[in-house]
Amino acid sequence: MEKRKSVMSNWDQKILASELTQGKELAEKLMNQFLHPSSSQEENDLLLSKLLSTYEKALSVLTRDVGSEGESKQIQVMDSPCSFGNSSSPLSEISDQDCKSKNVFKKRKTMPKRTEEVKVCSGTGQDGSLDDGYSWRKYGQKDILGANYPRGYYRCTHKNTQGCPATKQVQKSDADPTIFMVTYTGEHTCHLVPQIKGKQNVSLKQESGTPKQTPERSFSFGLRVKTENLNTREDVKEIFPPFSFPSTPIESENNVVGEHVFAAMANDFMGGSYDPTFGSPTTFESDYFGAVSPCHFGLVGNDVQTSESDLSHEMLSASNSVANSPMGDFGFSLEDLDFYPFENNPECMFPQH
DNA sequence: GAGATTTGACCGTG
DNA sequence: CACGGTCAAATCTC
Repeated sequence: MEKRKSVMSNWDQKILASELTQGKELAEKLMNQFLHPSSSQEENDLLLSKLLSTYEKALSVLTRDVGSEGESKQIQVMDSPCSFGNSSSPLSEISDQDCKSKNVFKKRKTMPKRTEEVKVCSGTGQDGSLDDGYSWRKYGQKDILGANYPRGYYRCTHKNTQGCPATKQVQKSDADPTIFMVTYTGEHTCHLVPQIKGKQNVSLKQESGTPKQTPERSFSFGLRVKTENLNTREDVKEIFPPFSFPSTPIESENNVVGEHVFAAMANDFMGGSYDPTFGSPTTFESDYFGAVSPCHFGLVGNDVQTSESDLSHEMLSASNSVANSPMGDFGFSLEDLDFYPFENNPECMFPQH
């Protein structure tokens, strides 16, 4: 574990250096354009967009590193009996109520959150298909101070029927409008996910070059998880039912490392970003959130996780969908699925800016 | 008509 | 008091 953590940190450093270098080059190009204008405004905008993107990546790597220690500590604090880990259980109404009575005003503080940066590209005919297998209902929208775009508030459709506490906030990134910050709060306790099309995002591995590959499916690759107020491994145990789950990273840490290493390699090699995190719930149902198509992901941050905690929770995020989806009950084998969507759709990895 | 979305109001937190 | 998050009535869509 320590070894892996160390490896990941090296990758982060590499990524950081790479992004900063890239940013510097872009800035120089931009400066050149101002001094000796030879390109169109559109190209300048493109440069600017790329520049912002690289800084955003670098910052995300930095902030993750800086916060990793403190975050771990915070996790322990958060992991009180009132934390999500318990309340997520359908059988934990009592403790949940206790939580509410003891912690009524701390709900916002104690609710576990995880943020995903979702990169999408438009104009591919896949618009509006960003479904994640969960049913979300929008309950609010707010203009956020300092943000160019409003934030949408969603809760699980089954909140009323099953008391599912899962909510999410979706906000378009200021720096890159094709990136959506999706913050999940709470986890799904609902036992049914009736949306068939949602199952594609449940998979930890994805189809490659098969007719089964759907636009929605490809979207799941677009999820990047930056876990906040992480759950613990106990949560993982709790969330993961004991059904057979043969080839997921959960059972093979080598796979996980492999995926992360691959992600970093992909980042380095392609100068873009790849993230092995799949299957986290994300849905864009309304207004501009639904006007984008699933395609790409993780451009903002080369989110190679740096700690065991991060890893486990990244996987938790990816696997929650499985655990909470009927697919688990169906005994659906994830072995049937491949991923590496860019094999099919390389442009999704490199969206035009 | 049921369910989803919109949007202004309300409330808690810092 | 400002801001973010949620509520709930009004409205929309199927």
